[in-house]
Amino acid sequence: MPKQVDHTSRRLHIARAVCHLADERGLEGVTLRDVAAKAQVSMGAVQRCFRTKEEMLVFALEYVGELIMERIQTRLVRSPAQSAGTALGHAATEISLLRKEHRAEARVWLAFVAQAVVSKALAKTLKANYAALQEAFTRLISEADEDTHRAVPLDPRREARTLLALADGLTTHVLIGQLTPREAHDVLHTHMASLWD
Amino acid sequence: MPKQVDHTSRRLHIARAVCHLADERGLEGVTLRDVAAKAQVSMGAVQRCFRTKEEMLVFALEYVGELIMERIQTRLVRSPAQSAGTALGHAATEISLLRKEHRAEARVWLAFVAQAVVSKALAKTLKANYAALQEAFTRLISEADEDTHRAVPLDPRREARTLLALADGLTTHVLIGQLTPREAHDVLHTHMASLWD
DNA sequence: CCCGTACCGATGCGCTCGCATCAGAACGCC
DNA sequence: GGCGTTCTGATGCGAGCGCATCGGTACGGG
Repeated sequence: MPKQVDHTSRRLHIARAVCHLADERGLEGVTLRDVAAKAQVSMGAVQRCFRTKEEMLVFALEYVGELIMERIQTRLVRSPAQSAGTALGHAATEISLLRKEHRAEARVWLAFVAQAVVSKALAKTLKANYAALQEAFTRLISEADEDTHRAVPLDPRREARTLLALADGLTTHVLIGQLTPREAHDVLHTHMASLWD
Repeated sequence: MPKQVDHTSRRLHIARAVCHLADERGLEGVTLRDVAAKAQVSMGAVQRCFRTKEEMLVFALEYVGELIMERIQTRLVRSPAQSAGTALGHAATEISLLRKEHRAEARVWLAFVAQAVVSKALAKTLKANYAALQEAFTRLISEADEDTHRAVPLDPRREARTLLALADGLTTHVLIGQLTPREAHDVLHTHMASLWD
């Protein structure tokens, strides 16, 4: 066996470069040459890792998706000390990106969402991520609602959809500068409070 | 004076072609040549109407923005027979595009939103539209809340932000197929009900 | 009637894109 | 240590892009 290269780590390395570029100039501004330059590898290396540009983009989307999902799932793990509702609030807040160090990921995410509308390959990955997120939210809301004994219980699925859509919409509005992160947080907090407090 | 041409109507005609293409293939797939072909005019005509491609895109965004805003504003006009809350519900539903004949506009809108994150010219127009919408929502919510005498009145601005973000998020989720229009409507209806019914 | 001006459509230019190609370097195995 | 396989980076290619240009055309005023 001759020279061997760790393709997996290189693909990740390139995916990160893709995200940096997508953040700076949008998805349209991502070219193979620029990706190679940003990742400090030759164009040939990029081409060997991904047969086509779209394959590269899909991989990058999956990468960013995993990053974000992981971050949210961390918040969703209900620590003994906190209620399910609190965990949900944290998770939703995480989505609405109060922290600016995660703003870049969200910009990339938004770019991919827009692209997914016209690209089947991207749409598939995107939907899978959203479905998983909705599932997790549904479970936690159901859990939180059992703690609260109320006359008419919530419909967990519907509330999960609401929360997810709201968080997503807030994210978008923060990204384009229509809302400040603080305002988004305020909206989210009030919404959560209307459910349980 | 020699031959004269109605530039305004031609610009609108071209803007419609831009929207059709953006709907079909995304914003990236919009080229001057294709726009000219779709609009059934020569490339030269397009170039005379718009000095650069970006100028054309900005104009198209404004056009689509006006279309959508007009449609929503129509719903927001409170007819004597209906409560302010009902009007709001209709308007929000309109945003969440139950009707598939307006799906195309929303796709174009989403494409522009994603692009606006990296383009200042687009962002300016976009924010102006959102601000106007939020203003209208705020006013109507305030109105609706005065009708309902409750102990703790709502914060109209915050509720407007909530409603707008929720409607926007739902729109996105419908567009990528994560939700059906029916589910989106259900979510929106329940949210409105939690405010006033 | 005809001249000047504003429109028209076609073509060309320079550039960048994604992708293919290829000679040479690097490395594990016999 | 030679060999074969795998990796490497540079270069080429055809296509498509935005934009500039230009001769021809149609039309209104003098």
